[in-house]
Amino acid sequence: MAVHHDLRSSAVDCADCPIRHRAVCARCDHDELAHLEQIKYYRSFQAGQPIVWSGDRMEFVASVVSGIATLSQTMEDGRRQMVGLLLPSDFVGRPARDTVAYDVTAVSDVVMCCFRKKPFDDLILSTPHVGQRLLEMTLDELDAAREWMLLLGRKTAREKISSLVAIIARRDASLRQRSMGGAFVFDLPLTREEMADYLGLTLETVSRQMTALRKDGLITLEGNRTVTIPDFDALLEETGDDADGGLLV
Amino acid sequence: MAVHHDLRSSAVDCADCPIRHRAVCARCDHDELAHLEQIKYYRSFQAGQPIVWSGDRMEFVASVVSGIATLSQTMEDGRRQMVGLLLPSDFVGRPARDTVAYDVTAVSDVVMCCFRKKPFDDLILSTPHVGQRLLEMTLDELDAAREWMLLLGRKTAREKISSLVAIIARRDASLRQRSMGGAFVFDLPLTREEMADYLGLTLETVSRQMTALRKDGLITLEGNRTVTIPDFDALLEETGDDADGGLLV
DNA sequence: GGTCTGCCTTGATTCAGATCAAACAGAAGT
DNA sequence: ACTTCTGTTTGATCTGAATCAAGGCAGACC
Repeated sequence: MAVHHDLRSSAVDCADCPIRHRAVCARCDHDELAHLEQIKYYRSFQAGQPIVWSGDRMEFVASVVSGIATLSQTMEDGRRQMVGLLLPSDFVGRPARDTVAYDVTAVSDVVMCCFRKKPFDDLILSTPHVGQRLLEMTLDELDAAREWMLLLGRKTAREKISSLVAIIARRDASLRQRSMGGAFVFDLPLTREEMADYLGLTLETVSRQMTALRKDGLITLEGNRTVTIPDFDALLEETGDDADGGLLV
Repeated sequence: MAVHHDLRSSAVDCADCPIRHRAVCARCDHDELAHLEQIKYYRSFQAGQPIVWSGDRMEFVASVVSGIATLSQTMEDGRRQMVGLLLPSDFVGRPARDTVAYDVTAVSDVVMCCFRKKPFDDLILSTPHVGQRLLEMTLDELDAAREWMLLLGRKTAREKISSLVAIIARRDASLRQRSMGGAFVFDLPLTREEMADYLGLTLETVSRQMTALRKDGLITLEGNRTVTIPDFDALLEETGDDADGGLLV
């Protein structure tokens, strides 16, 4: 449908890269970066396209440069659970393993900065900074996954929805570096069904709870995607988290 | 109650350590091991004792040498979710962060091999093998956490219980290096309540589903803890996982 | 204009698992 | 033997979210 813009050739200088300071390369010094620059290449995926399927051989590892992708698992009978949301700077793939355990899907148009498996594995062994940063990022993801386990195992539908909206709002604010003061306005990057897959609910329940939050004045909706949060603390009250509520993602 | 046996002094030579080949030190060469040996110390905890509380400052990182511990999160109103089970060779703590995000509790008597924070952080930076092994272990834990997210979000009570029993059976068999052929006999390390906390269920539901599996001939119970699985494949059918079902933990 | 098509909302009903409530079993203590 | 305690089973009932079933709405396409 849209123009099939091929970014494979549009090389970007790492120094100008929007995720330079957050991605797996964040700690690299000049020489290491030069090495990465040699082996990197870009790929783009259109919204809705699969990036890899669970069980597939994945010949590269990659960082998300722009756009949003999901990690999900599907049972034989079709039940699906999202197990991660990949945002710009997040990393996909595992050193020293060549198959993927999850379906990776582009939710919006996505650009990835890829490294072929073998050179990247060598890099991990030869230069410490990439491995150290990757460890740090993996530990953060593990914390986020465990926070999500609490949500999936113990929270009510209303708490789940409130938590998700709060997390997306918070992240959106941090990406746009705005001060956390007044009303938050942002777009949900996910459909109701994708939200349901993330939260372990059905899309009907998601819809009902969104309506309930709206009726209770905790959020305002313009269209289906645009959300306003008039009072962030009031929303946080609904998440079931204790005051500080250190959700990461 | 029991003898308060203090293991702090009972130094063990790393070469004789039961977790030498699986723990964070698995890849260390002779010199690195000698360094670790200098800074390590043992601590033991009695069954039921807290090891650290969420939010506490943790002045050490550690490997589980023997026994079983749990990681769990608790909401203000008391709802609890286990987010991890720590077995011998598993690692607790995060380099470069001095508070813990979870409650860590000894389920059985536990012996841990501890390293003070600061020296360990230095070690990560100076010797690559520890960091590399830790990355590998953390990626495995992340996979396990995501597998658990599918269980928590989408599986039925019966599937949850079957999955847990199968995982414990499998792990028990692998620790004892027995061939996976005939009937499995093993002890559950967890109470019904702990199982419930792990599975996102109530203890009543756990009890009912255990009874149901017993009545259906999928397991046999002797006392509350000892389980026999006459037909492992039949049990796997109940987990909802596809044939290969690569659960880790 | 009309009609798909994809996404979302809303209503009616059902059901799996939670909750409330007893009773039971084994181990430890007296 | 008897109490106490902790962990477990079992039963009765309730309820939150799933399921089943229409409709609604906005953009794309004819």
